[in-house]
Amino acid sequence: MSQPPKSTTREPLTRDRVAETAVQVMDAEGYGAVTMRRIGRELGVEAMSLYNHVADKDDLVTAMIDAVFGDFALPPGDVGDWEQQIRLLARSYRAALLAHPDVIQLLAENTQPSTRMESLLPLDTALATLRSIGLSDQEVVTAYRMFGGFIIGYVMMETRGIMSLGDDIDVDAVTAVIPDELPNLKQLVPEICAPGTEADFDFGIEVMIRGLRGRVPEGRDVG
Amino acid sequence: MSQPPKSTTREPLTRDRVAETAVQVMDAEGYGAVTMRRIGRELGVEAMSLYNHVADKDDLVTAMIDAVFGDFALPPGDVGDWEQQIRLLARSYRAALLAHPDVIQLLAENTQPSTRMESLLPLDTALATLRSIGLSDQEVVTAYRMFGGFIIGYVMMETRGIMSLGDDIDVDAVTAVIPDELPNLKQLVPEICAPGTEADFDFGIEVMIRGLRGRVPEGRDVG
DNA sequence: CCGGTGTGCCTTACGATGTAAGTATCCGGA
DNA sequence: TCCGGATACTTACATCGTAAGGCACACCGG
Repeated sequence: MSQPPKSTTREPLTRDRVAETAVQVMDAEGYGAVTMRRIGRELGVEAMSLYNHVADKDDLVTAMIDAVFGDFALPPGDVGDWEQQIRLLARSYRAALLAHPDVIQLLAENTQPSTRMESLLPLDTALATLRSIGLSDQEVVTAYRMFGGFIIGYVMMETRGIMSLGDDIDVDAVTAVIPDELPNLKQLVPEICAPGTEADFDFGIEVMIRGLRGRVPEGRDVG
Repeated sequence: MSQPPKSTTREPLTRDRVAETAVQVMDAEGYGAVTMRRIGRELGVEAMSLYNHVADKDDLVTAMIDAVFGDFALPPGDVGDWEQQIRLLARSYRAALLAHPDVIQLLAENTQPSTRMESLLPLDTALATLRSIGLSDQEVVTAYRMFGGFIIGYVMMETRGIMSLGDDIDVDAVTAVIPDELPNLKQLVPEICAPGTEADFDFGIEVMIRGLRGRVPEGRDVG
């Protein structure tokens, strides 16, 4: 920006550029294609050069998670009441995860959570919204776990073939392979295999909002 | 049982035995320790011998998932009403996942879902219970996704360090590393890092049951 | 101008991994 | 007795993450 790089030298590597490239490769060919050599090649650089910007592969994964949550589309803070804010936050969260289907794998594999501002901002915003309802600290966390758990698990089912077996799945073939001893599952295969819908997701969020709504005035204990 | 193996020959390999051994190694040392050579060594066999019983590593993962859900403690079918059945099923599901913390990683990585009877029985039971309420097929699946998503996501947060950063974490150290721009998160670190509780989990389940309860007599549309 | 200094990239190399291919061994039925 | 099919073993290879060390160029005080 302030100082354009010399025209002959290539754009310098940065941690962010490495992470973004890795995310692109993951989105295009799956997390299995994300190797140090591959990311290096994508950047016109040898694999070992990446280690000047990430400590090791686990750190790369952390950086990738940061990159994904970095472009989390945070809804504007001034829209409607807390219910509407939760709705928008939840949808943004799901959208961010769906935009990079394999990010769930990163979250499952990565041990050291991020501490970067941008990456944690959505979490902080969610906590702020929940606090604005008037819940106790303990209740805020309980509610966060409820919403957060649902969202991450819903998307996981959505993207990992537990439901939504892709777009072009032969439902009859799946049905045929289900043992006869499981009649309920066998009969519901068409619905179960159908991709997740906004309405399905919203129904869950709505149920949870209702659960919180009932809790606000009365102030009963959590357990 | 009916035919004890010849005393001199070792117990024969089977897919189940391979999978169970792999799960044991995973529970003891994490999924990262689950390699073909390691599982072979554990069974007194070379790595390549495993390929007589599993197609490849992805198939091993599938078998491991089967093994985990195989000892799912299905609650007896005759206890109480549907609400109580859902409660028990949900707790069993969480317990099964918590008993093998890294199984989430398997689910996140594995592409081809299982079709084995024992492994799918809990799912079929859950669907049967939801049907018994009187929901439509579509609503049954919506409800299943809600509960299933919540459970799997809750346990994922529980086991993957997003909350519950282990037992011996220094809360002050974590707090110190959170940027000041995230006051809500910073203040709630103690609660967020605390391990998930039965009560927290049950609260979510209870909210969802209530959401379903309100739905039963009225029969409004899902969207 | 000049030589030191450090940062960023490259080269080489190693052990571990998943697994393809071929071989040996055992066991039950003809 | 012989044979065919499982089952296990051996060998080998491409690929992975990454440790160790070298090189080149930008920068800076003299």
